[in-house]
Amino acid sequence: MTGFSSMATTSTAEGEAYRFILAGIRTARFKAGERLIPEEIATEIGMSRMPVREAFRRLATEGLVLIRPNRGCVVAGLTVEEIFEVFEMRSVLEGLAVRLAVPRLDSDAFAELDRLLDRMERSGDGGQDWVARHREFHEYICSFANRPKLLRQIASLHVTIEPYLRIWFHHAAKPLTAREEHQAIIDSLRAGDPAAAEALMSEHILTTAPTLTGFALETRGGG
Amino acid sequence: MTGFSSMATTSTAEGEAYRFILAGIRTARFKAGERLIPEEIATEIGMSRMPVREAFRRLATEGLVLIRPNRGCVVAGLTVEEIFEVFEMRSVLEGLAVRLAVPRLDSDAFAELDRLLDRMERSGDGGQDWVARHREFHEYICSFANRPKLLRQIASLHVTIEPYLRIWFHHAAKPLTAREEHQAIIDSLRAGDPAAAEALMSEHILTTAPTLTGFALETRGGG
DNA sequence: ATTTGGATGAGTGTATCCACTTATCCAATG
DNA sequence: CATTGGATAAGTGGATACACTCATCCAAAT
Repeated sequence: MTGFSSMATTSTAEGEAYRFILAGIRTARFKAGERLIPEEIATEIGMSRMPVREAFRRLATEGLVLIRPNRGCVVAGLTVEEIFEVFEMRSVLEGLAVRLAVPRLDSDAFAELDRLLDRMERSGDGGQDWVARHREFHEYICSFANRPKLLRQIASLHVTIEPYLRIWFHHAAKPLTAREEHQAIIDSLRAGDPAAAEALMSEHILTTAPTLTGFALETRGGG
Repeated sequence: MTGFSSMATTSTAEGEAYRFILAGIRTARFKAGERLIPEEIATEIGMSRMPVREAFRRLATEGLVLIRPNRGCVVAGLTVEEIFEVFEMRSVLEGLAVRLAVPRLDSDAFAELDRLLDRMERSGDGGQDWVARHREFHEYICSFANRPKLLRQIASLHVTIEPYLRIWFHHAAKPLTAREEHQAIIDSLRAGDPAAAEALMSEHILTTAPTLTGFALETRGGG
């Protein structure tokens, strides 16, 4: 069963399990508070419990699931306070990333940013992947900071709140101020002042938080 | 071997392995680039290699070790750029923590801070645990921010650079400007201006970075 | 002497097995 | 009828077993 050298699967079963569960959490197939049973997941993706368990550990370290000894693994729901906390952390980390990115942005980058902004806006009308586009937009900017650990941390924080963004976006309307806020960020990047761009990005993220947490409060999204 | 209900050991073997390896990395018993062999560690702390492997996963997620498929687990040495990056991240995250902490600090807290500063200074003369004291000082301040995820992230970053701080402190002299910088931070906290305290802490951490990375460059500490 | 190819052994990844813990449910009891 | 206690099932943590990969080393060939 294990010896198919021709298989082009991912290098390890653990990695496969990790990505599978991660995707499930991000798309809210696995909802906050839901218990993840190793055996079920293992059989679904055709492996034993062990690599799944190891994937759990990775997810737990990233704060995406909670493992209590002898009580299994549950998807980590965030309280309203925790959602806010994640936004605070993103606020300073993405602020830092933007500050570092500013001197490295070239005209190609700005062209791509305009494109991403458009795509985000268009997806908002028809498709439901505004969240993914929005994420792309932020990540593209941050990628210019050229700081791998910083990027990974930002991405990890984003995954954490992505399910809540999706719920929000699904129930409420698309954030109408988003377009202009993001345009303002692009303008600020073009202006080339790192401190100003950092401040603007920080503020942008922080001001998004109350809207989302307020909505989460209404719909009892917290854990 | 497993059924001793009276044993007050840590709840899981994985947790025990994790703490064991973590301590080893922090104290540089396990040095950067060194390969960690599950079987060896497992027998040393009296368990099988599986919980050790799981501990590896956790450490890898935190960036403390590197796991390459079929090539084992090595302690993650940081390049000079990466050390700098970690300081940058600490700079903004601890800045945030301080900003949030300021309104929550009371006179008891300041008394404790004075004590911690003294202890840090005293340990600098005789013992070699200035690094641990320094860490306590920073963590105590940050703890008042009341942000669990933020604290964990800061702690995780600190562990990453702790071995380098130890090498630095061992080879070079104790940072002489440290005392006054930390006193300035305490003063700033007493003044009660969150923004000012944030800026000062940010700057304190950022200015420490070049000293350490410069030293690391000399002694070829990078991986 | 240097290079190459294969044997050998160490180490890794996963599956399976076992002991133990926790949860569930039902019956007996107050 | 509510409560409690125990049987039973479900699930978790850890150990072991096994197949495979990678590194090392030595011998043969150039």
